[in-house]
Amino acid sequence: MRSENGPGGQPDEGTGGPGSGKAAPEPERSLIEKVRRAQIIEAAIEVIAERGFAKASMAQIAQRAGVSKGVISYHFAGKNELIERTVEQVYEALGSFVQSRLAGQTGAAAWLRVYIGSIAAHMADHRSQLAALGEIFTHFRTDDGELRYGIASSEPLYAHVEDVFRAGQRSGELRAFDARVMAVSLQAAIDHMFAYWSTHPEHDLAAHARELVDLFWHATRAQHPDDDRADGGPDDHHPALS
Amino acid sequence: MRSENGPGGQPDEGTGGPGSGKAAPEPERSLIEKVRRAQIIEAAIEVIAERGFAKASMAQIAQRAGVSKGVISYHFAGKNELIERTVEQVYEALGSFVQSRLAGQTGAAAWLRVYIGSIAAHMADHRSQLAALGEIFTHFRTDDGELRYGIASSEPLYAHVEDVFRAGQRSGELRAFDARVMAVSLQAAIDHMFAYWSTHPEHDLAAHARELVDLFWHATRAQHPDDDRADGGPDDHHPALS
DNA sequence: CCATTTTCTGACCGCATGGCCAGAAATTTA
DNA sequence: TAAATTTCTGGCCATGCGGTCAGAAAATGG
Repeated sequence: MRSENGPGGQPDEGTGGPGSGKAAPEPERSLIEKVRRAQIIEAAIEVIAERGFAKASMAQIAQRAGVSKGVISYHFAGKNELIERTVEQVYEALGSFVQSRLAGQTGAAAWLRVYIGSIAAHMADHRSQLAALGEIFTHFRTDDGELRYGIASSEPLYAHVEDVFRAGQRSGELRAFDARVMAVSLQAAIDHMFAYWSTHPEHDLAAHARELVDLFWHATRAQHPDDDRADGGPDDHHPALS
Repeated sequence: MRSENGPGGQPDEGTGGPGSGKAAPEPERSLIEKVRRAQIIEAAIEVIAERGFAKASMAQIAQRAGVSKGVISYHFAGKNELIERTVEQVYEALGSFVQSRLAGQTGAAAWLRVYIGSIAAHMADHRSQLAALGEIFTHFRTDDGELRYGIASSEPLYAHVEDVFRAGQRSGELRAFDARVMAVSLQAAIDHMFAYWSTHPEHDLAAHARELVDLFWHATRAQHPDDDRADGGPDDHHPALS
């Protein structure tokens, strides 16, 4: 089934989530190969972000990249591989950034503040990547019709956030609540923060992120009737947005 | 530009949100007309929910409805009108249900409980409608490429929820926070509750909804250090989900 | 400098889409 | 019943899609 000429990609990469494979064999690539792949992925991000997934055809992406359509087929096994490599690249960049910011932080309060803040900070500098990711997650489907990156592929993320909440509950820092629902709702609030920002570019993303920290801190912290400002609450102001 | 035979619809309906038009002139329709339109809309909901917006072609919808493709073109001005009528129908059913449940409720605590609970209850009984709405909101675009029902069309909803929060703040029932961010986050949490439920059908939707009430009650209520269980908090249990 | 390999082009293929329409069928009206 | 109108069918069209291909162009290397 593979193209007979051209390097293509590794077509059968499996079913894991976006960053699921550190087991990628990474075949050697010539210089041109690496440059072209990066160039095409960048073009794909721009076109998807600007025109939406459905309108982001191979022809559009090729035109944006300044090459002919066949080049994409030459350097990638097909559109599916192009999209998957694009997701991997964006997702890994975000993940490693957040992880580096999170390193060394202890306690649920600090974790909340740094987690939300660093995601917002990184995405504020990568708007196209953000928009493209959103389009891909909601539109890209496998051959059998299921969303390629659906809720199911967020499972590792949910599980991790859930663990953080559970640890906070065990330590007494957080109240009793359903950690899975809280994790899903936190991701939801972050997602929609970006969606709202995308259509209201003048909206203050950093301030929104701080409000979100505040929201989830109030929602999760254990009750300390008196010292509600002495227990390391992550934030302390309520600026009026917009 | 209009079809020369057949009733079609009213093509130039404007740009308002889903339920924006109570000014719909509702032209007289024959019995067959009404039956066919309902039948086709129902088929559209099923196909979109099951196969996704992109795969929901006129041919697919016609086949599901048990009629030939041309019938849709005869009764609707085009695919766009079919989708818009579908959204209106689903959205208005939900809206009137929630509004009836909300009537007579006073206080932010009761409002939160009834608002979240009634949306969840109604949607639990209309899974296909819910899935179809989600697909349409994220995929359906106007001719110029913009999402037909984007964040912008949720503005009236956001504004209303915002008002409820502001009233609660003025009455002293709720703490100081950014009402817009809270409104966006509440809608986000509700949206994702359904998304999560869609891919985890065994998930307990009602319990999730109760957790959400709890979450936003803790996030928004004013601090009453001692009587945090005596001030009419909407919910009082933390069942472990899943 | 020429042979070999890598890279690229632009035309082409089969397919699915939304919309269109001539005419058939069914229903209503006179 | 006969004419008029409404409703329906199924095939057709132009368009755009992802993917393929023969051969041109460029890079490589002996």
